[in-house]
Amino acid sequence: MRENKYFSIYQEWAEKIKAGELKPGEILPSENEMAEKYQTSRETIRKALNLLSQNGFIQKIKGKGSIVLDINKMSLPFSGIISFKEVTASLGIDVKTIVYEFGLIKPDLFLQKQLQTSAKEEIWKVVRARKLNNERVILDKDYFIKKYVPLLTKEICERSIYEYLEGELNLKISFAKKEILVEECTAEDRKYLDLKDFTHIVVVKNFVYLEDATLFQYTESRHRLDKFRFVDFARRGL
Amino acid sequence: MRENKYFSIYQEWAEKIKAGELKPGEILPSENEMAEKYQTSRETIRKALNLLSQNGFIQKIKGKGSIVLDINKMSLPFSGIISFKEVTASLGIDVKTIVYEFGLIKPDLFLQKQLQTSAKEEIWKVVRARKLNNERVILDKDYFIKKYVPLLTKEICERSIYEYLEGELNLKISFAKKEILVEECTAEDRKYLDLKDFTHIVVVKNFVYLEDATLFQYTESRHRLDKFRFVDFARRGL
DNA sequence: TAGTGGTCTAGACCACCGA
DNA sequence: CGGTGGTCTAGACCACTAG
Repeated sequence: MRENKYFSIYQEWAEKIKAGELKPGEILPSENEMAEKYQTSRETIRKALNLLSQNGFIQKIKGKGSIVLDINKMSLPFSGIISFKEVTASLGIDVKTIVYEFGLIKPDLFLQKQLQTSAKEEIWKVVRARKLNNERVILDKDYFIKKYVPLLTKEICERSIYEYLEGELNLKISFAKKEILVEECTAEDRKYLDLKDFTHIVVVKNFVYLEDATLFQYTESRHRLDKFRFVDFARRGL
Repeated sequence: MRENKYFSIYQEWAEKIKAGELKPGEILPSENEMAEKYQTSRETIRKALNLLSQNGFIQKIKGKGSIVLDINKMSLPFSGIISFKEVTASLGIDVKTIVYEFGLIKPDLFLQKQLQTSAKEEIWKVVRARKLNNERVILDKDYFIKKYVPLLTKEICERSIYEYLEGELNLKISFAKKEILVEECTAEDRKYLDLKDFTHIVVVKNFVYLEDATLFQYTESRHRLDKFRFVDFARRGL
């Protein structure tokens, strides 16, 4: 995929740690050794190791070395911007997706604010429920600005929209802002989800930006209380 | 504080952006210009700019430059490991802390698992409620391993434990794993919080590690549903 | 003291963007 | 085309850890 030297070194060691070839507590070869081994400079090795550190694979300790962390305890840094399909696939869960709404709309005032766009802009609206173990527990409401996503079909929505955007449309997602809070259930929630007698619902609002810092998607992911879980790995300072 | 060249350059520009001296959409001086201005190498400038990028202040675009993002829309990357006091102080909210429990305990099985420690280990237990606008809406249950925190007093708990740990004890917090989920309210929640008729509560579990990757604290922060909000800024890929 | 990671330098070549 | 950021190099000095 990306063929940077430092990135492939990062991947190689990330794989080794994930596969358990290196146990938690073990120390990696020193930066000088690795620079020698890969026939590269130490700064390049350091970029790879910094990635491992940022993603919770290792801890670098001055004067000692880089020690492997317990990624099971870290529970994978799945905090980032990953799509629903990526999460469930990596956990091996069987999921069904039901598309309830699909089409082009003009944004109302709320959407104009969220997407920072005008009333004339055309927007794709997609409403989907996610079924785990035969229960509809997550409601995803996606809004894409048509300017950046010219074509979308119901079939794509039933699979993974992100695979399509990044794979076929070659859109480059750059960063996202997430906001998590709890709201009272709406009539729509009750209509499209198997809510039992829960009165509230966890809402994850997601603003997704492209490489040139333009906002192109707003998503509301509404999770039944008992099925919500969010994990975050963070380094202090920087 | 830290007197790295790249870190102080990072701080300088972060301040400028926070203060609004640079408006969203403006572009920063090029890396070469800055290297010239600060009489340093371009790699050092790049380290500073990468920090700005990772923390949501700017977006770097190949061939164009570094453009300022709207940090209000980003809502500050307060996703990291910050203490309650830091958050509220930065938002200018008035908060009172009530200490309900304070003392040394031996860990039960649950705590032994969470803190990865033996039954003989001594643990500081602190239970505090946070009062916003005269309502107790957050219950913080902190557990510190005494080995790393020899002394703790009720007075410190009423202020900020983290100020004490980092300032006076000079403990270096390195990283943390956060887990967010929703549970049913317990009798303890009802006893120490003004819960109204909420049946569930947002639980933030926090595992905090020191520089040498040893776990030294486990915290459960229990938020009343209507008062919970979590913001996260994440870059895709890396 | 020898080895480690942390910072920094002064170059280099490349892919990308705008005029 | 010139300027931008992205990658990479081969050094250097430092602070820290361990034996």
